[in-house]
Amino acid sequence: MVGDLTNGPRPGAGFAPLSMPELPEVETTRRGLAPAVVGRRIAAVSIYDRRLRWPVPRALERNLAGRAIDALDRRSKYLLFRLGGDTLIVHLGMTGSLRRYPAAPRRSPHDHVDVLLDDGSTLRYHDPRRFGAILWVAGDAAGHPLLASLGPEPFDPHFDAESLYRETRGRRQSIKQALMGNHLVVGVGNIYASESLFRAGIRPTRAAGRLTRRDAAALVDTVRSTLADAIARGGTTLRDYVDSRGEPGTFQFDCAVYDREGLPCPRCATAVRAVRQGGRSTYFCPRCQR
DNA sequence: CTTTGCACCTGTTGGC
DNA sequence: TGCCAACAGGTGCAAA
Repeated sequence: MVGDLTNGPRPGAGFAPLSMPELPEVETTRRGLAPAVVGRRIAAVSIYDRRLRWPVPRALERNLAGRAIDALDRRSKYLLFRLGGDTLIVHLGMTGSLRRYPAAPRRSPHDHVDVLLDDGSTLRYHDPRRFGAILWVAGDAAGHPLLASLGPEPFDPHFDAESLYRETRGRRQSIKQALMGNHLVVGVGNIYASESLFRAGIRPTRAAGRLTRRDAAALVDTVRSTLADAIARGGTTLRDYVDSRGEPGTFQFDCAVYDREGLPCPRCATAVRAVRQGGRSTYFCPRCQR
């Protein structure tokens, strides 16, 4: 906070829109954008920086100009803009944001792409770490390599206790890493993996194959309830996440264990512990989670 | 096949 | 105050 007065970004520019999205943040962005963009036509595209996980396609402007946006869908953490039968895929990576402005705002560092719509509004893609992606797919993107091998959506009936139990048999990988693998279920990133496992009373380090049927059933429920609660709160803002209007989420205030090492478990008051799994921080209550 | 670790990047933070 | 290592919400990919 104090730092804002000394080395904060240019005064007046205020907040630099960064974001690090798990599914709730992507869904919040989708819900914020959809009413304003669906039915609109793309008037122009400006590309300022093609460097993302993969280079922004050279043909993007030619592909998009004049096209109408028929729908804005989400698959896992990918946003899917439907244009006729074709698809624009947008992934926000760790620090990407997609914001809508009524009129084109001033450029700032790390702005990559502007999409000008026929009502004069601008969609701006901004991504400092450049882990995100913007891809063009001729046709429905369901068969695209990035989407083809994804597991079920968390709210899809196909994600259920029986299949989770079956899919984890024989797996030695920790349940936390398995949950984040986008194969058992999609959209559960580092924050919500810890939170879902806390709610289910399962220790993150337990081998996935050691889940009982009861555990699997509990985990399906808590993955859903955790994600639903986070969506209802507009996502989690730990540092900089903002939605399509620049508003932060508030789920961080509901986190039971994430980023709370040493603080009391909200259920039993035992100190929350932190460990590292696959290079990522994991948080859990050593008493409530076995 | 499963699992692990690295790689891609910039920006912020905390410890010395 | 300054410097530097560690870390940050994702995930594709090579290698074991």
